[in-house]
Amino acid sequence: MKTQLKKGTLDMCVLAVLAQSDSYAYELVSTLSRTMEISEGTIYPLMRRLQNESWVSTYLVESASGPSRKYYALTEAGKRELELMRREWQEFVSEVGSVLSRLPAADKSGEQQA
Amino acid sequence: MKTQLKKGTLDMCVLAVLAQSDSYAYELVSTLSRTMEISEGTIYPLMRRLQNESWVSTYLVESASGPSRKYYALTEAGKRELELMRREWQEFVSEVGSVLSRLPAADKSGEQQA
DNA sequence: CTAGCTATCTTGCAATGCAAGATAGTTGGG
DNA sequence: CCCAACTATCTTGCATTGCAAGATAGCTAG
Repeated sequence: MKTQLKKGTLDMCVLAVLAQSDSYAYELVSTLSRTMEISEGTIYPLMRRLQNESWVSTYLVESASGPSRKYYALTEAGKRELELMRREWQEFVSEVGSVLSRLPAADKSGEQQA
Repeated sequence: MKTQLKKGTLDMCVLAVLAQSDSYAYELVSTLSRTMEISEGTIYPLMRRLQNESWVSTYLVESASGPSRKYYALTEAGKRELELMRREWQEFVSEVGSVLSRLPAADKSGEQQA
């Protein structure tokens, strides 16, 4: 349903989680799932993109409970990008909010502006 | 740049503008352009979608300064949808905010999880 | 008649989220 | 031993949507 809303924000969300601590794709999904919906089919292509942009680096860690985990770590460029995305996101939310705020529509008697 | 962020919000923005007063596509673009970026290639397919969903109805009005304008008016279903979208948007913004807010990375002392 | 503004619409492309499924290692039950 | 279930990776193909570019058309001014 809200699929479209997520477009462009998931990168930022993943970077934000990685800003706290390194993680691997499978764990990222379960971490983010505590707050928002995200599925595995989404995360792997996404992580590849982040890596292509050099916003994350990777290293393998063996696991005793399954296959090796590919950990992702935020790079310096990734930190800068995260801050940029945050700014853009807040700006965008504010823009949308300002469009929405003109919808009170409750009462048009005292309206100003076109 | 922020193209992806707009996905799914433009419908809502258009409905919000129409909640104030009827308008036509060309005018909607210029109205919304005061606040956010949107282009004509976006608006026409979008308006068709809104119409297919029966969230707007249309009527033609001749213009002395060019071709006839196709005005769009919010339907009752459209008003309900707008409120729904608003709720979902606010919920989503809050979710993203809560993921972002954990990025201070300040302190991991109280962490649990595997 | 050409240029430019209003106004409509279409085509084709890029980006991205996701369902579905393939592949593997590990563990526990029958 | 074998099978199910959980961890963990990744790929394929599809749907949605925003946008650049361009086509069409009415009107006005030079």
